Amino acid sequence: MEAKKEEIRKGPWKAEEDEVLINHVKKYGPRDWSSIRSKGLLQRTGKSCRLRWVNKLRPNLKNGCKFSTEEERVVIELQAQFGNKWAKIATYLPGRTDNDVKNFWSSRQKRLARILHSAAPSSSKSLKVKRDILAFHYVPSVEAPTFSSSMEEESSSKVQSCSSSYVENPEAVRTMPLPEMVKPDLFSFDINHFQLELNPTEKDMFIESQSQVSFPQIPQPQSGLEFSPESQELLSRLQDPYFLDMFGQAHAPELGNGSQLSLGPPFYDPVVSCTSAAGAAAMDGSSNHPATPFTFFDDFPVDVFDQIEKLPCPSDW
DNA sequence: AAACACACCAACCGCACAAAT
DNA sequence: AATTTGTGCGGTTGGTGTGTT
Repeated sequence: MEAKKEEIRKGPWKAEEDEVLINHVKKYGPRDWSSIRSKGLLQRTGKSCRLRWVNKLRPNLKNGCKFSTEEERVVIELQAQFGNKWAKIATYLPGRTDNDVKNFWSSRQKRLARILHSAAPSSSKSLKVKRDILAFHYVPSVEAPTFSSSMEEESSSKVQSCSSSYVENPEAVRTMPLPEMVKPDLFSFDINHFQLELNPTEKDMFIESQSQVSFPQIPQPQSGLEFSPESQELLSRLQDPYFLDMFGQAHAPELGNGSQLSLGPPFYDPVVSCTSAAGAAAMDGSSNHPATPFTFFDDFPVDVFDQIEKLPCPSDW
């Protein structure tokens, strides 16, 4: 038995192995994965065969194709709705696998975490990061939806039924019903709402810069060129007076114990909590954490960070 | 040019669940 | 009813390419 175990092949797949696997599926359909090994066709576990088929060999996969803006939007929306149910989310995105979605989300989370880490008040480069955070604003260079007519239809009828409205009608994605909490209302902001531990000098510099040069403005959204719902939510959070407390121990006596910061709706609302990343995590039983500087950015949409634009350097102010 | 950091992706692992025995 | 087997899912890891310093 030990000897047989050693025969199991792992690692990258060879073209010949793919060919064998494809032939097997042609003959028997995408099932009986274990028989592939038992028949001696491949030295791979059934599990490995299935994974290879599902993630790489299945027809109509969008391999090597970056997530479009619309796809990102759908993932963000559905992750908020379903939590880390990647397989379920993937059914809304023909050509994408659960692994694709998972990887996309993971990369996004890492990026946000890194940005957040850099933004820690104690960081020596915090001024720059603070400015980056403060400076994020709308840039009308949103990637056009890349749904194309050649985008093959998913072979799975399940996917067909669930996703057709998103795939065949990108507008349907754009107009997906949004969570109640998304009430974009912020397209201007006030430095006094950002107490990111700017010292007086930094703050003065900032205020001065605002008066002297045009600080990146957040214009009114134009039709067809809008922040994602998550971005809009973020923007609305930035007007929340409690937002700034995330970044320091600024007082908010009405919150009581400062160690258990609350963000106010929609963050703590038990009903809507399941529509946020934190809520999703709570659904999974992985956490039920209060919002902290290390969780706050979890919900940040991808386009916010993609669209951060640096402020001019102080010498240009 | 080299070193490093980061992003992306493929694949594995462990667990859960359902069907088969 | 208990056990085994097959399948699916989510989390994680390691490799590779690319950008930055």
